[in-house]
Amino acid sequence: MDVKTLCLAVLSQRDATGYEIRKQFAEGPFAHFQKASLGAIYPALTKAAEEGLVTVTAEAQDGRPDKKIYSLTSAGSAALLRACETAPGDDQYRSDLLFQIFFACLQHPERISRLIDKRIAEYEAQIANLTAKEETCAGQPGMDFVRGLGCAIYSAAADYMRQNRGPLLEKLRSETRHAAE
Amino acid sequence: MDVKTLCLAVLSQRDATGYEIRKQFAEGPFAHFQKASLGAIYPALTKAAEEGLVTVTAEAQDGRPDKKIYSLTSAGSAALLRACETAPGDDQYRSDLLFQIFFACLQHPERISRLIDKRIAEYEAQIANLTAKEETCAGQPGMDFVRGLGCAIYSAAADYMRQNRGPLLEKLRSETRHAAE
DNA sequence: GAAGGCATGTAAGCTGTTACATGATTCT
DNA sequence: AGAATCATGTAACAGCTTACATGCCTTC
Repeated sequence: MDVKTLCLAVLSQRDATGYEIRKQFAEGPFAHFQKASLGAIYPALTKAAEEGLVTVTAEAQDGRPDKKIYSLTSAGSAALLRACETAPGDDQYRSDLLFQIFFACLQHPERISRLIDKRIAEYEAQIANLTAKEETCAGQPGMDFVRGLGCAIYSAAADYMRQNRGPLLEKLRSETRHAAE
Repeated sequence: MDVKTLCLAVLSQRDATGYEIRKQFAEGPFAHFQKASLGAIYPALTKAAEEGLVTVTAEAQDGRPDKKIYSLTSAGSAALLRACETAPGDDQYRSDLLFQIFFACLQHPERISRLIDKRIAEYEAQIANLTAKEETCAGQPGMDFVRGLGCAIYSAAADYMRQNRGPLLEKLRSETRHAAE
C-alpha cells in the first residue's frame, strides 16, 4: 500500500495532522504491518488534498507552524474502499537479524545470545502493546482479527526463541570455527 | 541487508550464477526473510567483482549468453562477516492482506473468506517447503534455528486463521454495513 | 542547558522494481 | 504452438528514507 492510502486509512478512524498520522504508524493499530515516515506523509497528504480525497483545516498555533487537520471526504472513503478491494500483493518480510543468525557459526556465541534476548524482549513489548489495545478493537471484527494475529505470531516467535536459544548456543560453543576475540 | 551482501551470502554456500542466486531467493533457505530481483542482482555482482569480493569464470554456452559463475573470495568472506557483526536494523514487515482484513467490515464477507483461505494455503506451502529442508540444515545450527523459526511462525499464523476465520465471518455477516454487490 | 516532543515542509539521494532487449531450448 | 526455463544486462521510473531548514515549549 502506498503512503497516500495509508494516510486515508488513519483518517478513516479519526481526523489527524501529518504528525499524528506518523505517530499512528509508530504506535497505533497499523504499527505491526505498515509504516510510513514524515518525509513521505506530508507530500502524500498534499496530493490527497489536491485530488479531493481529504480536506484541510488550518489551526493557528502560538510560535509553531499552523496545525493542519486533515479529514477524509467521501471521495477519500471511496478510494480507501477501492484499495481494499484490489488484489493484495505478497507480504514483504525482511529481517537482518535472521540473516545474521543464519550465519551464527561465523560469530561469537555471546553475540548471538544477546541478539536473541533482545529480540525476545522486543516481541514481549509488542505483545503487551497489542494486548493493551484489546478493548479499543472490540466491536471492530477486522481490526481485532489483525490484532489477535499479531499477538499469535509474536507469541510463537518468542516461544520458539526461548525454547531453542539454549540448544543453539550449546551447538555453537562446541564448535571451533567461531570468531576468536 | 543490501543486495550485494545477499549475493555474498548465497555464494558463501556455493558458487553460482546471477540467475541461480535469484532462484535461491525465490526457493532457497533465505526465501522467507530476504528477497532480491535480477535487476538488482546483476549490477550488485558486477560491483562486487570490481571490489574484489568475488571472482568470475565465464563458461561458453551454445546459443545463450555466457554463463558467469561467481565465487566468493576471502575479501568477500570478510565483508560477509562484517555485515553479520554490525548492529541489525529492525525487521520490516508489510502486509497488504492485513491492511485489507483490518477494514473487513467495508467489504463482502465472501471476499474476506476467500482471502483468508488462500493465505492459509500459502502458509501451508511455506511450512511444507521449510520442513522438506530439515535435512539440508542439519548440522548448521544457525540455518536450522532460522528454518525452525519460520515453521513456528507460519504454523501459528495458519492456526490462528483457521480458528478465527469462522467467528470473524459470522460477525461480518451479522453486520449491515458491508458492501452490497 | 540539553534532549525530546511538537509541527511543517523540501530535496537530495539511495535502492530496488519493472520493463525492455535478445534468443535458444525444452516441456506441454 | 505456446509457455516456461535458462541466461545476461540496461534503463526508466517509483518510492521511500534521511538530512536539512526552522523554531518554540516542556521535561530532565
